[in-house]
Amino acid sequence: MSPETFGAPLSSWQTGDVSPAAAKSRAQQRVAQSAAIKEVARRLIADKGVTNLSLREVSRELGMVSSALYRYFATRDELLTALIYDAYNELGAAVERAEARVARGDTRGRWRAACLGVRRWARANPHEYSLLYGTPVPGYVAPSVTVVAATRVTTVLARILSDDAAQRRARPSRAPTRDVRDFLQVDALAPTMPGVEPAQYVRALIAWTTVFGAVSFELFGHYVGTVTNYSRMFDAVVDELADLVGLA
Amino acid sequence: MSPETFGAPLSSWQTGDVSPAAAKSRAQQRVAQSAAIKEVARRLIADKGVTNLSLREVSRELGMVSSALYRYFATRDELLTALIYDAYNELGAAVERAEARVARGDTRGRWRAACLGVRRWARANPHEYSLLYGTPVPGYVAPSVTVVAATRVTTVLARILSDDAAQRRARPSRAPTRDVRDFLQVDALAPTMPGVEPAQYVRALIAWTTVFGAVSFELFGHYVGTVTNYSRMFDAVVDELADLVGLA
DNA sequence: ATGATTGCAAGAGCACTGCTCTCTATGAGT
DNA sequence: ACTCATAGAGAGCAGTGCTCTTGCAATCAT
Repeated sequence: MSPETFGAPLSSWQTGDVSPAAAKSRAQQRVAQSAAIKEVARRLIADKGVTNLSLREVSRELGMVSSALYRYFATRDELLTALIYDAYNELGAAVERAEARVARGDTRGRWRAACLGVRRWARANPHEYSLLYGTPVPGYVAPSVTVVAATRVTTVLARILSDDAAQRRARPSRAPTRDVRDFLQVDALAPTMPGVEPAQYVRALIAWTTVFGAVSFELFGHYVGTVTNYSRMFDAVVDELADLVGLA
Repeated sequence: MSPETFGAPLSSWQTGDVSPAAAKSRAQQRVAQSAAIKEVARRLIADKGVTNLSLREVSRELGMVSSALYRYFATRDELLTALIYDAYNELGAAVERAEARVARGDTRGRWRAACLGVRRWARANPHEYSLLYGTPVPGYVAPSVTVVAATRVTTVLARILSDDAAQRRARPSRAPTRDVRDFLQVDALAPTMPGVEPAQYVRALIAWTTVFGAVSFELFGHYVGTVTNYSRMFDAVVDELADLVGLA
């Protein structure tokens, strides 16, 4: 029961209340309740990890009974999918913001900022990062909607490479030893980084993979005994990767 | 009940039986039962993933009651830890075997074989790979015993770099721009790859990270829409990494 | 050989989970 | 004002990890 039960009811503009008890249209209530559920679930995941997320606990915190939750999310996986979608967008937004702060001409600085943005977000939200880049939930096939949300980070990285290529017109690239068309979706990749030669795609792929690989290794404890200062180590890796892809 | 219940009992050397029903000492029975439990658990994980592993199902398959299982593994996590330990050793052994098949002088071939060994094992045992390199179970701190098992693969990779460095005595390495002593456990690393200059460690780290990063990305679905032929892509990546670390 | 001790498994039970079903108020649309 | 869809309540099912007690059987010491 909310406090409004006693005395004169307050309307939402007075209380700043966003709870579904405030007067709202049915549709508004529904999205508000959905958001409240996701918010609580998010916090619980942040606290105790995905595997320990229980719908019953979420419902308890919201003061409702567990069965009522199924009006909003048909299954636990559906709730998780919604959270994954949100998390991808949050990570993407964080990286975009970090990268946007650097002068356009400084492609290496932008690369550094974007990579650091990934790591920063991951360290701030380790369990949500795991949700995205850890073991996928069994039987889970990413709905296409989450797939496009997932591309926000790679889009940023691709644009940096593209801008860098545009800056210095003639790139003295090594001769391609393999035709990447044999194993990469060149038609899909090319539009995202115009100006970058397909011969460079493998290195770009390595850079992308290494950024997330390093963050995962750090978070999942695989660097224990090897690395003493993760921040400096990551900086060094990111710089070396910038060299690899040939950033200015 | 095993077949030996009827007719003349056969001893284990005749049947090749490893079931605890065969006549054995108490200690032998215990390890046999432990092994049986792990074997069933392994199969169930391979089938349905870690999160769907249930101790009760394991006990059911073994024809015993669930509480009996706790004589062997005090908790679910303890069973998982045992499985993780075994998996690390299996992966390590597989990589060692693959790498050993290549002539010692062919360091690039050995590198390729080792990396392919990782990917091959991961694809053959995706759920166990996830157990090792996916999201760690929450609250799980790797017991030191699993840590050393985990180093088997990196030991192989380090030795390849070391042997390569020994072959061509004077390496024309670029000047180190950073002192890796600031962020790497150089004292622990150096003995594992004698002859390799610390300035090369960052690249070695990238190579190691990328190999597992690429395998994880492939298995966890992050390359969907980007890569069309995973085997060829992995080959290209491995080759590029060999270039990066300067293999012959 | 006999008696004490120890180890293994069974069974019942607790607190929890995801999820389904039926039922009842209450708000929305006619 | 009367329908009617909807959000939530409540009970319940099948499953989970784990604990505790009880009985039996193999081992050990005498």
